[in-house]
Amino acid sequence: MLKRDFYMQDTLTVSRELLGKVLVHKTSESTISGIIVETEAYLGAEDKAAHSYNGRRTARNEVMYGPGGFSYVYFIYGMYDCFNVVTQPAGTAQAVLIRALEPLQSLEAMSVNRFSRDLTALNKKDIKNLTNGPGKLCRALNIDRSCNGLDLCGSSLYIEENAVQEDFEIVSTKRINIDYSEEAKDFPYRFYIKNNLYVSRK
DNA sequence: TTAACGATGAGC
DNA sequence: CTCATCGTTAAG
Repeated sequence: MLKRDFYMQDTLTVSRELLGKVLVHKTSESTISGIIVETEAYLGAEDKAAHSYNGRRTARNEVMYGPGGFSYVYFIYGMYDCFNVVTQPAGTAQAVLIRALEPLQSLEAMSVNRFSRDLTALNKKDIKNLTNGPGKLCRALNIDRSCNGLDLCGSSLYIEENAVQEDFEIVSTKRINIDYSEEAKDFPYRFYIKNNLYVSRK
């Protein structure tokens, strides 16, 4: 389990360092996990794409103002949850959106959570589709708003090193679906593992 | 109170 | 490309 210090670092550093690590959610039925393959940084007060832009502080984004290493889960488009990792010391409202995972553990549970179907009923394309997007991975790992504010350094939701991590290259691009955010829309704050099959888009 | 709007995904 | 779907937000 990654410790508090990790999350206190610069948010762009955390965004890159999270790639290759493993997001784990232990539920009453199973331990579901995946390798983080795509992230986006949201840099708070100075970043027009961030929920905390210009010091905006509401009940929804309150956890962003707390210390790093806590979970920020919000509801979007009337149907989906998105999972973020809060970074930096209390008072600095920054976070990293986890955009895609490579399924690792309990694929069976992911299949049921995403498609209400047995794993044996899924083809190769369905498997690739399990966790290749922020809303999808939350469904697959059973992460919703009840997970908002959890301490990633001491709960059933946490991030750990990958025991068998291979080398990879990191690609950075502009972030997805933030065209409304003027000058911030082209900031290169999206990071993903080059050539990984589970990245949300090319 | 209320209306406009998404850090998305699925289906053509 | 279109649109389903509803909590959150900021304005009134």
